Parts: sequence; C-alpha cells; structure tokens
Amino acid sequence: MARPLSEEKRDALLKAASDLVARLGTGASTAKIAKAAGVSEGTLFTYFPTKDDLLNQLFIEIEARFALTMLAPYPLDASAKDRLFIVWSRLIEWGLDRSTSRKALRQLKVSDRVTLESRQRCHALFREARLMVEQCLAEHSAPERVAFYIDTILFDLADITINAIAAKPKERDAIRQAGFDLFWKGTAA
Amino acid sequence: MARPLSEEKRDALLKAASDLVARLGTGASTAKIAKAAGVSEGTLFTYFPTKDDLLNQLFIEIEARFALTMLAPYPLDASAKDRLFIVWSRLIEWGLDRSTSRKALRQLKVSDRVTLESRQRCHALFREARLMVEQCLAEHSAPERVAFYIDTILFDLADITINAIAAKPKERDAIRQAGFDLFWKGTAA
Amino acid sequence: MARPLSEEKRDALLKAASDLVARLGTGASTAKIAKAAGVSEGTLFTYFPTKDDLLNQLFIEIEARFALTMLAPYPLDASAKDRLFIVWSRLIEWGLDRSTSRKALRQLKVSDRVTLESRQRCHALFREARLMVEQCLAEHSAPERVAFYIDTILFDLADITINAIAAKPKERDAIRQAGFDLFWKGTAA
Amino acid sequence: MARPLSEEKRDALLKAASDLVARLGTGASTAKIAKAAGVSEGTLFTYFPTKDDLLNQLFIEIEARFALTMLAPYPLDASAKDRLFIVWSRLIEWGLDRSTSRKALRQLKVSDRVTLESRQRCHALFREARLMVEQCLAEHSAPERVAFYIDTILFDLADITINAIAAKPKERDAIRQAGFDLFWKGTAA
DNA sequence: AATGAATGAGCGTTCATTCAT
DNA sequence: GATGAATGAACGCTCATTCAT
Repeated sequence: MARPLSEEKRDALLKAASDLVARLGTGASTAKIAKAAGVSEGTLFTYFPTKDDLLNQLFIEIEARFALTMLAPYPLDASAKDRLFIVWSRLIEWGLDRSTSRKALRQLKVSDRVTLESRQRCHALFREARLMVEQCLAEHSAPERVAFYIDTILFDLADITINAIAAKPKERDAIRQAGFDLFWKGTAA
Repeated sequence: MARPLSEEKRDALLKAASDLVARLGTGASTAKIAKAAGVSEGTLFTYFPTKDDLLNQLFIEIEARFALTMLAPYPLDASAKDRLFIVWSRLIEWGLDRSTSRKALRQLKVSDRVTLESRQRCHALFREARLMVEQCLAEHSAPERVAFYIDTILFDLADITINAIAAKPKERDAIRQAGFDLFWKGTAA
Repeated sequence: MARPLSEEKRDALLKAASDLVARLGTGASTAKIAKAAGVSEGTLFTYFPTKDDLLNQLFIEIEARFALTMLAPYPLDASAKDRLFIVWSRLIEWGLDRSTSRKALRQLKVSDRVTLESRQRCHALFREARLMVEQCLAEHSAPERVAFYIDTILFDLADITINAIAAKPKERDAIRQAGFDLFWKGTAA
Repeated sequence: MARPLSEEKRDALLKAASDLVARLGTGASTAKIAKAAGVSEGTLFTYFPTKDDLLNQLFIEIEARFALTMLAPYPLDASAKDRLFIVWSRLIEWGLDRSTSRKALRQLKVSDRVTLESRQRCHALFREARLMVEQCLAEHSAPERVAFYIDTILFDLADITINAIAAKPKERDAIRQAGFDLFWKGTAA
C-alpha cells in the first residue's frame, strides 16, 4: 500500500454526497459528488467500490452521528417527562441543525438502494437511546404499547414536527412543544 | 375523428408508473413504464408530454383517489370520537389496500420533480375531509393547535401507522387502534 | 375517390415547408410543417408520400415560380446590356421579395435529399431565360465562355449579391449595380 | 496525471465529422461520427461537450486550415495581377484538394447551429489575406467597391468556380482561368 | 379524404465504472 | 493512491410513417 486512504477525502466525499443527495435525490451522479468533494471521478471508487456502497455508507454515517447526539448524558434525577423532553428536544434540534443530513436521510430511507442490512445496523445504534426512552415511559404507558411508541412513533413524529418547524421557523418552540405534548399525552396509559 | 385517446392506455400507463415508481423510485425509466403498460415507448409521450408531467399526474391521480375515499358519507349522529375513528380507519384501510399507491406516493413526495403547484392542488382536495376532522376536534382540542393536528400530524401519523401494520400485518387491528388512541389522547386539550 | 385532393392544402403545406425549412433546415419535422399548414400530421402524407418527396416538390415549386418571374417579356428593342440588366434586376428582386423561398432553396440545394433528377428538371425550366441571356452576351463575350458565364456564374453571382444586400439593405441599389457591373465587365471579351 | 486527451482522437473525430457532415449535412448523428472516428459514443462528448460545439469547432478548424493556406508568402515583386492570381489559385486549389472540407463547410455555413461568434472569429482569420488582396486591387478598382469585391465576391466566386471544376474536372485550368479573368476584369475601375 | 394515436428506431446526452497513466 | 479519459448501456424524447376511426 503506497499511500494510505485519506480520512479527509472520505469525509469530503460523504459530505458532498449528503449535499447532493439531499438536493437531487439518490440519482445524484457520482461525477457531481466527486467534483463537489474536490476529488476526481475515479477516486470516489477507491473509497467506495460502488455507488450503492457510498449510499449505504452515507446512510450509516448520518444515522451514526445522529445516534451519537442522542447518547449525550441525561440528568438522571429529572422526572421521566423532563428526561423524555430532553430526548425529544435533541431529536428536534438535530434535525433543524442538520437539515441537509435530514433531507439526505429522507431520500435514502425511501430508496431501495439502501439495504435491509444497513437499516438494521442503524437500528442497533439507537439501542441506548431507546432504553432511555423505555425507562421514561415505563410508568407512563401501557407496557404492551411501549415498543410501538418507541420504534414506530417517536422518531417519525419528531420528523413530522421538524418538517412543521421548517415550514414555520418562527413558531419553532411552540411547535416543538406541541409535538412533545402530543406524544406525551398520546402515550399515557 | 382519428383514433381517440384511450382512457384504458392512460390508466395502464399510470398504473405501470405507480408500480415502478413504488419499486424503483422516480428514477424508473419511461421505457420500462411503457413496456409494463403494454404500449410502445413513444406512446407514453402522447399521453404525457414529459416524464415530469407523468410523475405529477400520477401524484395528483393517487391523491385524488385517496381524497375520494375520504369523502364517503359519515354517520352524522355518531360521537366526535367515533366519527374521527371512521376517518382514521379509512386512512389506514386505504393505505393498506393501496400499498403500491402509497409507496409510489412516498417516492413522489420526496422528489423535487413533483411541483409545488401539484402539491397545493392536492392539498385542496382534502378540504372536506379536513373540515370533518375539524368538527370532530372542535370540543376536544385546544383551538390554537387544531390546524397543527390536522395539517401536520393526522396524515403523517396515519402513514406511520400503516408502515407499522405493513411490517406486522397480523397485528393490524391492534396497531390501528393504538395509532388512533395516540392521536385522540394526544390531541386532547 | 371520395374527395378530391385540395389544391389549397397542398399549397399550405408547401408554404409551411418553405417557412420551416428556411428557418430550421431540412431537419424541420413533418409534424411541425403539418401544424403550420393547419392540417393534421397524416394529411401531409396524402399529399406527399414521403418527406423526401415533399422536399423535392418544394424545391421544384420554388424554382418553377422563380423561372416564371424570369419569363416576363423583355423589351426587345433595348440594348444587350440594358436587357441583361433587366434580367439581373429580376433575379435580385425575386431574391429580395421572396427571401423565405430563397433561404429554403439554399437549404435544399445543399441537401442530398433533393435528387439529381429534381435538379435537372429545374435546370430545364430556365432554358428560356438562359437563351435570352445568351443573346445578350453574344456580341459581348468570348463564345467559348458564354456557357460558363450563364450556367455557372450568373445565378450564383446574383445570389451572392442578394446576400450582400440582405446584409446592408440600405445600399440595395448600389450593390445591385455593383454586382451587375462586375458581371458585365467581367464577361467582356 | 491520468490519460491525457489524445490529439489523435480529437482529430479523428473532427475528420469523421467533416466526412459525414459533407455527405449527410449537419444532421449526421453523433453516433455515426463516433463510430467513424473509431471511438465510443461517449468519448465524443469528452472532446466536445455538445454536438453544436463539435460543429462549431469543425467550422473553425476548417476555416483556420484554409486561412493558413492563404497565408503562405507571396512574391512581393510580382505585379498586382500576378499576385492576385496566386491568391485565386490557392483558393481554387484548396477547394479542390479539400473537397470534403469544402462540402462540410457549405453545410455548416447554411446551418444556424454555427453561431455568429464562430463566423466572426473565422472572418478575422482572413484579415491578412484580405489585406493582400486589397493591395492588389488598390490601383485597379474603384476604391468604394474594393470592400464589396473582397468581402462578398472573391471567396464566393472562387467557390462557384470550384463547383464548376468539380463538375468538369478535365477543364480545370481553363475554368480556373475563366473565373479569374471574370474577377479581374469585373473589378477594374 | 382527413385525422391524430400508435409505433419503434434513432437522436443527443449522461452515467457508473474501469483502467492507462 | 490519484487521476480523468474511455466505455457502451441507458436515458428522456422526437421522428417519419402507418392505420384505425
């Protein structure tokens, strides 16, 4: 191995892919992505053997960063509701701060180029966050519905809420609160 | 005179487009769509001047059929909650019955090839359904949040619920109920 | 034969073809030509079996009208030079009056879709005009060069002159005269 | 680094384009041109971003080579007429030697795909030749007509003459002389 | 005769990927 | 490892022509 793969270039490629997939969908061409990353068309393929691979890596990378955000320590002494509100707020903030990532993710989620395996791997990344939420809901919700609330509702409801905020940025805090209230009340036993 | 445009072919094209867009995304090629519809590649373009046009018509067509489903008469003497449950059930049933349409819609919604105008036109189609829901929530929810519940939450929450059912078809009724309960409780004042 | 072919439609098609070929070259589509003529795409083919046929008829038609213009009677008592100047002026005037026809002709002349046979047929149409010019040059030019002057030079030099006038319409008369002088002096023995 | 653009391939593409445009007009397909050049269809577009670009480059290239031919040194001590005859002969010889280029040029000149800018750029290439001719005509022609003779007549008259020779190759020298005589006598004051 | 929908080959161009440099 | 020229299949779309109406 003459030269090691450059982490810098890999990141630039993923960043460029994120931007372009967000804007153009998964049809964004590898040539454009390479150009936006400041590397040559061929180089893209030394970092990612195929475009599908790039897309899957991108998906995983974004989800991983997202999961990391959710992992920051939580005040253990706060009430379940307060702790859940912190989770909720982090979900919302991440989506608003990383709007490009979120848009890219939205495209990737509906694409059949992102494999089931990638999706499952990412699911696992949120285990800790999920456990946290589980604790919050333990005394609040009907036990048989907790899984549904967490796996199905929580993230997507946050997504919907982010969309609503994106449409009316001035009402940011009100919408965030309205979304949370809906979830909290809706999940009560 | 001449041969009239065939409603049948137009429908076949939209049906084929729906299938392929659901499976492959908006990148599905016009050639494949034409072939699946049993017409020649050129014929597609006598029915839809451009691919974008086809995609937009498809979007509108699906939404229109969906809106029609929602328009069926409601038992006016039932309670607000019961009537809302009927709305909710129709949303869910439609999504489950028309899973291809729903998947196509999901692709179309994230594509920038579907114009704002098309989206707005479709939004209008649901006015009646929205009014119906508004009445149901009138005495149940905080007035300032009703718009948020209807425009932002309701349809997307139904979508999430459908996804959940699609993943676990055996729990169909339980999940449908769980989704509704979440919405109803969540929207209480 | 249920209905006779309509002269009117044939003319409208040729007129439309002339316009469009002048503007777009022989690549102008039959659909556009039919539309511009106010008839349907199919009708074009009942008047002209193929596009090549239409193009050849158009070529012949324009040349024929042109030849007709040249056939108007000449004052037989005028001098050779004066009579030739009349010929020359008619060439120039025709080109300026019928600039669309001339542009179409220019495209047709360089196209291999206009057959040798069409070209030869048109050549024959100008026999009379050519004879006229021959008489004018009889005592003015070297006999062995007269054919060259008429068949090769005269029409093309007129064409060049028309181009020059088209570029500077204000100098119309001066350029017309300059072109004629060049021909007259140039063809002197 | 990478593989450098090959001058050879570019030339082969222009050569192939020249051949096919000469034969089929500007409608000659890029696929045929690429095949004739011995490269793949895609390769054409790494050398010329669009077909229009190829056509314009071809136009400029042919004109440039032509201009170069005209630039060869002239015997300054020869008479004006003799020097002009050299110019004339070079025009004729070029056209006869490069009959494919000439035919391609003829197609390109009537095509609206060759831009005004390309035409103007090429016009400039002949400045030197034009100056040369200007000197030859200085004491021979009416000053106010010199521009007309050079810009409008000379090249096109040569073109006509070449056509005549192409039709009767055996009379090559006689026709060349006849054309020159016409020009020389015709441009006398 | 007139219409225009139907056809499929062909168009100019883009694409993911390979490989000579 | 990095580059970008090379590739040919595929793309969205147009075309001359045919033929059901």
